Amino acid sequence: MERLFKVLGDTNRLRLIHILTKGELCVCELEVILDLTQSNVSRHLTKLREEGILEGYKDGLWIHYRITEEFKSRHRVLFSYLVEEFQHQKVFTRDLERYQRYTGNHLSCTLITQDRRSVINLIEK
Amino acid sequence: MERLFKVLGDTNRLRLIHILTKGELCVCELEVILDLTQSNVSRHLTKLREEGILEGYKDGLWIHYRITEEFKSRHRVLFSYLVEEFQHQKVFTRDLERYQRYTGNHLSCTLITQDRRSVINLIEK
DNA sequence: CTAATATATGATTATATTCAAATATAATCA
DNA sequence: TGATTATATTTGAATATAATCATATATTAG
Repeated sequence: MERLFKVLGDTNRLRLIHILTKGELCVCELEVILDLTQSNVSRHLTKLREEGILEGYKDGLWIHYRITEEFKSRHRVLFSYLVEEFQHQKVFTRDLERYQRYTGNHLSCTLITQDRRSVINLIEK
Repeated sequence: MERLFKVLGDTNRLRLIHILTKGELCVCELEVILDLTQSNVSRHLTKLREEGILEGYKDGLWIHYRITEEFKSRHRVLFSYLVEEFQHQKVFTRDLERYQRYTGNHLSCTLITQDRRSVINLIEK
């Protein structure tokens, strides 16, 4: 319990969980949507994976992350608390807007690779 | 949200919250029931108070602590998650047994002051 | 007033956590 | 095979945290 709350006690990790409640994403997408460095995203994902909150599956070079069903069911009540809180806090709603511009503009890992700068510009509108 | 989870991310603070779900207690009672030093208990209580999870009221020399109604209502879903989890984890059920021996033997702050050793013996059965 | 007691706080130490930059690994492609 | 790319890990410096000991504050009793 201490370990779980410790892992949740970091805004960037909460942002990762939040954005992954909207759908699975690969690491490079998380980087640009949340505007975090690669190593930073990677390290937080590792912690969340170790705690069983997230899991990743490989798709060629990319690794797609998602929230585990195990976490959602084992901690159903906590999870519903998180989802509710996410809706009312600035930091998360701002990320959601970026996420929506990302999906709304039909962006993808491939486009990030090809022209990261443009993708970021579109996300930041 | 980060701050709240950070505060919850410590076993001793969770133990304090757990035992206070059973009823309010003063600092010296928390010390003997949880077997923590005075300054340790005091520091954790301060953090929990600062986060609005606990509040204390003075009763002469003693300060009785309890969970705030504000916390229970503002974080109702999280609170119910905590209460449920507390029931299934060794560290908390062990504390609960100590708490029950404390109340079952009609112990009190006054008795702790008068003969701390005996109170501890009774709690440890 | 002084003495005694409950709780809080300061200072210190040990340990943990954070981040960024550099490096490593693993997958793909030419 | 070598080059490129996505992700992971290591490292080191800065910061945060927890526990403890000693001391301070505040309340009560005498």
